[in-house]
Amino acid sequence: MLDIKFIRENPDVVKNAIKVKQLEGTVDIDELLQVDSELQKITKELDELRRQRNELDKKIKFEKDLEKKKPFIEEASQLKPKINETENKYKELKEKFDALMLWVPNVPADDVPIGEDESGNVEIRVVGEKPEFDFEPKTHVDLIENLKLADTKRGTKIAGFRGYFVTGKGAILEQAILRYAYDFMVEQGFTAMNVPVMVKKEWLVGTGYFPWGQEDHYSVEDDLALVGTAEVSLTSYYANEVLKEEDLPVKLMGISPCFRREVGSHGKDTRGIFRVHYFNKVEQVVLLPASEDLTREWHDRMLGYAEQILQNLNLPYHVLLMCTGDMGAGQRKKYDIEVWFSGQGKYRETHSDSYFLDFQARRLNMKYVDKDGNKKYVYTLNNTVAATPRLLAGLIENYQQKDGSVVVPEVLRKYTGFDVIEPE
RNA sequence: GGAGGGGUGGCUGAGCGGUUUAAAGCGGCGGAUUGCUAAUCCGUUGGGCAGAAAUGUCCACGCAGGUUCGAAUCCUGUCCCCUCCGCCA
Repeated sequence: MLDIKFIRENPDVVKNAIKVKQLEGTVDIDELLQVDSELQKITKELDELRRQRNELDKKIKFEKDLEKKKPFIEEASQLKPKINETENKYKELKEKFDALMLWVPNVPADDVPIGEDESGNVEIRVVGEKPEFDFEPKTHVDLIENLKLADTKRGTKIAGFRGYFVTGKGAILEQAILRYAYDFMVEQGFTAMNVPVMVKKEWLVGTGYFPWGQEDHYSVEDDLALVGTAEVSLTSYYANEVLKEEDLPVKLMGISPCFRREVGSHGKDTRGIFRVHYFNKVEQVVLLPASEDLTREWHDRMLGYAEQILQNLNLPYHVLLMCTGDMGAGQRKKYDIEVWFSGQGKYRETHSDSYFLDFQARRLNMKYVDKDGNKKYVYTLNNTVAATPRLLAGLIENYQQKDGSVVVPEVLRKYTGFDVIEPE
């Protein structure tokens, strides 16, 4: 959520953000400002009526003579329907205003490239050597079948479209990746959190997934929804609370299953375990004091953690600076990391690193008291640490051998207990 | 699922229809004093709106309704927390 004062003073900036983020038609800023000015007007009227009532209340309270009291009570009674009527108008406008505000996106940072879709993203770094093969490398779809690392056929039987089991050594390798990422972040001083995956919808609104991404989430009984990422639970952890500046930065790291309906990607990546409805992810979330400079430092640092893990796994990747059309409504700036998938012969998205300034904190009512005693909204950031089975898929495509086996990366061996996965 | 108790500011906690300001304390911030620290004293410390400011005004006691001229206080609903009982991985 943006500050309404900012929107009033910079309507063109916000309108432009809506345009470059490809969100035209979702919210009309002129309509919002119209409702806002009506709301301001009615608020003043209501204040004035209440002031009159309060004044009469005092007269009633201090007038001991019952007869002299009567006309005041009479006057206050006449004021009542007026106040009720104005209150109803106010409520109606306030609801309208709040609903519109939820649809106003964040403004992209100045260094975010303008673009309509993923073609506008800018490659800013290429890291690692792509493995060379003296044979035709297989995709993970074939590898998981040959080595029995996953079973999508029975997965679909049990869980429907995009269903899968990760099996045998594949399952162990998947857990090894997650555990390695988990331990890595603990070493960086992050607090480990195993988080709720079924949450109240207000936190999906608070983190900015709703209303835009409502269709991509699963709703469950009792007005709860399944999270698409641990970010939702982690970022909401301190919602409606006031932290102290010395508590910042808050560095949280959580693991959770993630649920995504993938409504916008019908027919994409339908084979294998690349794009699925449920996956596991280790996520990092940081809460900072209100400084964009500091935020940008941390944004890069969090990207660095993810890169370090990929480098330790010896996986080649590149980093993209996402353009306006390919970033979320709430995000101010975003990097994606795409890992090289040797079998597919292309880079595929595995990580997403974003910052929001106070956009999420306003929705979550999450503040801190600064050194001068002022209350401010915290600034929030999040990034993937490792997501499987997608990263597992990339890993086996890069670590496959001519004889059909897959070698386990050095750093994972203490978790797997085996060095290589061979065909039976 | 059953029976009780309770949600008040950054925190603790009083108030239980109107004593015009939500007491008091702690913590924070500003100042005074001070070799330094500590202590002490004074001020300040929820959110809007108007104003350069002084100030004025409205709102706010989990949330939403209701009763009333007037609600933190009474009533209804709802969410959450605590204690006990039952069930349970």
